[in-house]
Amino acid sequence: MESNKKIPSPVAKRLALYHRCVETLLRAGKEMVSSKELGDRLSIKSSQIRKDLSYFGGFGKRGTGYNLHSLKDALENIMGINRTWNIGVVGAGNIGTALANYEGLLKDGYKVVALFDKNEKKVGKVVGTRRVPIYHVNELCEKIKELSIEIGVIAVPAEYAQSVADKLTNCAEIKGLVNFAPVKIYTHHVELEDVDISVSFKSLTFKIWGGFLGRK
Amino acid sequence: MESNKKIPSPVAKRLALYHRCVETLLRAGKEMVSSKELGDRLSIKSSQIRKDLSYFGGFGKRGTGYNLHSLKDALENIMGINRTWNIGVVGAGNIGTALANYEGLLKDGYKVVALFDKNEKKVGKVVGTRRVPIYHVNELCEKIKELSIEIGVIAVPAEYAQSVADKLTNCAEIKGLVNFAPVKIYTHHVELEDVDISVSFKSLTFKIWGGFLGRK
DNA sequence: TAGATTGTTAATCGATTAACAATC
DNA sequence: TAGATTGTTAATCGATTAACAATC
Repeated sequence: MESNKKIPSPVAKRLALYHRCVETLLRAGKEMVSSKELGDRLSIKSSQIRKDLSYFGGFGKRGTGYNLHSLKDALENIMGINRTWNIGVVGAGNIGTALANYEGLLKDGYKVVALFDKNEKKVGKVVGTRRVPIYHVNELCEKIKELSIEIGVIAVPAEYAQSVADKLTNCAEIKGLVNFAPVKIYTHHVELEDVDISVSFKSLTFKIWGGFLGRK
Repeated sequence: MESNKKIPSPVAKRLALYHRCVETLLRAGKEMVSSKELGDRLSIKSSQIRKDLSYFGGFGKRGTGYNLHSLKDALENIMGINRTWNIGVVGAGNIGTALANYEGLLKDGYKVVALFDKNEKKVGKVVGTRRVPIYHVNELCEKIKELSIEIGVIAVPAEYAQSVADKLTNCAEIKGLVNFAPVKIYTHHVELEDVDISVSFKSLTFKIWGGFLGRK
């Protein structure tokens, strides 16, 4: 256990991958896993997995590997997914409504409990089979408090994204933001994660294209 | 110009950020930009920007900076967005239909021209204002050829994602995949980019949570 | 015990940053 | 010319990997 050391930033994303793989192995009825097997499945070196886990404690047993149940628990404690997080999504467009319906998030305890929009025609409606209500952005802080929302999602066009971020971080309960708008967001006192779909497509065509005409 | 050197992998994503910022500055009526200003806007060191660009050529002018028009052109050549890419999305669920409607992609030349699904009730319908048709997955390779699709998107549940990836890469025209399913995908001969929404949420709560109960 | 696999140290690798000569 | 800013080299920083003693 070397939990006094600084944790490299790529570790956070890898922990989520480990957790997902552990769940798959548990569902397959397995009891134990070695860093070697986990690594083979995820195309990650076994020494990297052992090092990543060692930042948070010694979860394994020499000679036999990691118990899947206790590893799952440990990872959930580390990432804060041993609980429910209530989410408010600003922007009831394509992406916002897709998130409200998305099973993948709910399964991990991320629960979209409200959408917000400035379009009066959308306000008052509900979205999807989970019937998530759409509120007016004017009610943002009020509803965030009422519904115990701690995570805000920005799903509005780029030009409104920064002002939505400012409004969200103004509500005392908000602890983090996930930004889907294709623009750089500045925040204070609040964690931020970007999901940049168009950047992913551009990265892909960069790799396909070979970097430059005339290069390989 | 040091285009014979290996390009660090984080460069691809940063180029997309530079491009976006250059477009914003052009829209604001500017003519030139320095690496310093670009860096300040994106929270990236100016020396990093100069180094990133230098892999592909000398686009700047000492003393004055970079001409926005020619920098934009250069970046579009590098990333292959000086053209249209036709996209086929497998999975006409929440995420698939959101992508078919997403303006942000179309604006950069990524055009969703077909959705594919195995659900007979969805096949034959069209989606959104752009009226993107839904075809049966049985017709995958046929339509990919017919519609000049070069990029496949995986927007199906995790358990089907690998088999969809295999089917897509079996079609000769496919050059790259974007995977939205929360699972690791294995490919041959084809570029792959993951957009992992639930991993982003877990990274966020990891940061909020502080890494571990009892840690800070 | 013998075999397997962890946790951790030290070595390596790769990416970022600072510094500065070149030059507009 | 003097001032500004590039392109590039060399130094630094941080993350990954190999190696191995500890131990189940």
